[in-house]
Amino acid sequence: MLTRRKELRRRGVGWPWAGQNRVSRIWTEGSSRSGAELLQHHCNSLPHLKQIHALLLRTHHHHLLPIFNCAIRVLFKSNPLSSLRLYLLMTRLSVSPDNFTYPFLLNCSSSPLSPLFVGQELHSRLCKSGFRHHLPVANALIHFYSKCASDADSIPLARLAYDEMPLKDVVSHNSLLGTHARLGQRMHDARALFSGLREKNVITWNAMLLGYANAGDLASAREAFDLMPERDAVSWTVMVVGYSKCGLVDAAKELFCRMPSQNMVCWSVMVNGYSQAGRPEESLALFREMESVGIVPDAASMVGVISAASQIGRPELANWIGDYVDRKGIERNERVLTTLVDMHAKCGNVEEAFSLFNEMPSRDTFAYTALIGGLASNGHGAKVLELFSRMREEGIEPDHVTFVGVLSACSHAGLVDEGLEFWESMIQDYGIEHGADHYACIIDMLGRVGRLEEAYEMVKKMPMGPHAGALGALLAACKTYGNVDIANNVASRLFELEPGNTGNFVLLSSIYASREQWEDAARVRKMMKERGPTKLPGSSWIENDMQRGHRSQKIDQTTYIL
DNA sequence: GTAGGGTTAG
Repeated sequence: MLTRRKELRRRGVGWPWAGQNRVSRIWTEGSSRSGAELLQHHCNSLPHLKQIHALLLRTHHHHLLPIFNCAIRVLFKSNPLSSLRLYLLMTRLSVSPDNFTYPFLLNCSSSPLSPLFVGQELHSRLCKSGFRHHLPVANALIHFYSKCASDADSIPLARLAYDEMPLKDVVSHNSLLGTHARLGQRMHDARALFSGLREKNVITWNAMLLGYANAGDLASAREAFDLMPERDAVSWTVMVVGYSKCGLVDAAKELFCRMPSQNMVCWSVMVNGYSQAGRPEESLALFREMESVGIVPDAASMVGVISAASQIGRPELANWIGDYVDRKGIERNERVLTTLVDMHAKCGNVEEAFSLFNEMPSRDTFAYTALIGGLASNGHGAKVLELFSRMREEGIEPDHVTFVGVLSACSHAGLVDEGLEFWESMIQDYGIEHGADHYACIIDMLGRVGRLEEAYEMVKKMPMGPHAGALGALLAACKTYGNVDIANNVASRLFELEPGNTGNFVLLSSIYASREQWEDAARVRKMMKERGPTKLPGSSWIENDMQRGHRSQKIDQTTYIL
């Protein structure tokens, strides 16, 4: 028995699935349509291309150039290199590219997968072809040099391609400005070009915004943003991201609130921005706002939320967030899992942190460091050392942050010998320089066990100069061990560094008092009162504690659902 | 056919 397809063929229907798919429907409906037109406007995927090719062969419309053009365009979406291979085939078959072929080929050559010389070769061929001054071809050439030349060369080469054009359009201007924008370089030249343009569109303005933002010149970016005649989603996003990257999270928030419609990237930027600025309450408040308008955060925004929760340190909040990630099916990618590990460990739920850590498909430096740091802050010194060995067995390299965790674990657990070994080893075995945080840990460690002289020697050796954290730790140790001499020296440097921190004055004064040096104690208190007007709010321990209490009350209000 | 943005971890 004949299959349906064979039967249709026998009856002369021709294309066996005629009328059943988009391409053949178009073909049968539009009798006047040329094959090239069909390929150009109705072919967007490889199956389409195959169907059309077969149609053209059957109906003897098999001019090769339109088929190649279409194939190069379609294949470009899946793999730019296969488009370039097709170009080689064309040249072998002596089919010359036309003004439709070159823009696509140049686009393929702009891919990072394509070696630079391919585009350069195309450039020389198109110069001989006579299509050099077709606008889309010339514009694509600017784009190619903008993307593919080295950072140092891309602006001059793109500019050369631009200057050689006898006629330019807004796409040409935007392509060149886009080069400045991507690099955030030579914005003076970009501005001169921009000012001279008669034709500008929203993309032209956005290129200026991005260029200024990438150059770190938010004031100029904002000026342009306020001046531009119309803004689209890109304009708002560039500004919100720009402010946030520069740490100006309040300015970012102001624009974010004014955006006509907030996209997920901007939500994510804001949630993460507050978290990174050490303002977890505001990060969580935004998360609540997302929730209340029915937006489920994506993985990137969730990372900000989780990291905010880890700063707050409340176990019930951490558990709620952990459940939320499960309940909403948020992608548990490497970063989400790492941040969850960090959160649970910092909030004291070590079992959960371990269980998530072990659940990870692979554990990198970040994951190990998260768990090590979290365990260290909970005083699990022995577990940290175990974990560090496991990390080395797995061949994962520690970095400077890992060592902050390891040293602080040694400090909290009183593992002085181990701590000093790590201190030496980080330079000798891992080539990691001692940073201010490492010094602070080791000085704290020595101070806690009463090795004040050694700790003081360390302070003097700090290449980055005195550091409030390290000096503060040593001053606290001086109080524990009643060492007035070192306390005197440390405090005088600490007063210079933190003139407004009255806690340091109180500490020194109480050291004198414990040694019954009442006059000195009174002198320090007097000094503190004299400097009173400059003191920062919340600078005593009690005030700090009260502030913390007040803050957590605020959290309770804003995040009571948690 | 050719031009623009993008977030996330320790």
